[in-house]
Amino acid sequence: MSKNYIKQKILDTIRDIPYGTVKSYGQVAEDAGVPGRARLVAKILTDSADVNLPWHRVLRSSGQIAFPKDSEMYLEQRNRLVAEGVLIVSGKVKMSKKVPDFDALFWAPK
DNA sequence: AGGATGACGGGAG
DNA sequence: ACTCCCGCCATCC
Repeated sequence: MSKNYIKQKILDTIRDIPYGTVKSYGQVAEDAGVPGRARLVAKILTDSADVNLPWHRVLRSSGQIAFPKDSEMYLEQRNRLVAEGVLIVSGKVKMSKKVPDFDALFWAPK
C-alpha cells in the first residue's frame, strides 16, 4: 500500500461522485479505504489542480463549503453546485441523498 | 526536534 | 446553534 496508491484511490473516489450529488471529506476518505483521514483528502485536493476533478462536490460533513464565505473559492464552489442543481439552504448543502420535498424547495431562500 | 497549521470530524456541554 | 477539545497526520517553520 504505497502512498501514491492511496492518493490515487482518493482521487478515483472523488471522480466517482455522481453529478448533482455531494460527499463529505470524511465520506470520501472512508470510501477510498482510509477511514478517519478527512484531512488527507483535503490535502490532496489542495495540490491537485486537475480540471477534470469534481472537487466542488466535496464538502464538510456539516454540509458547509470549506472555504471562507467571502473567498473566491467559496463562490466558485457554490456556483458550480448551484449549476448542478444542488439544493443549498442557509449556506448548507443538503447532504441527504433523498430528494427534497416540495416545502423545502418552495421555501428555500433564493 | 517540537510546535503550529490545515479545503476535517465527532463528541461533550 | 455554538464553543471547546481532542484525534488525525502531512507539512512547514
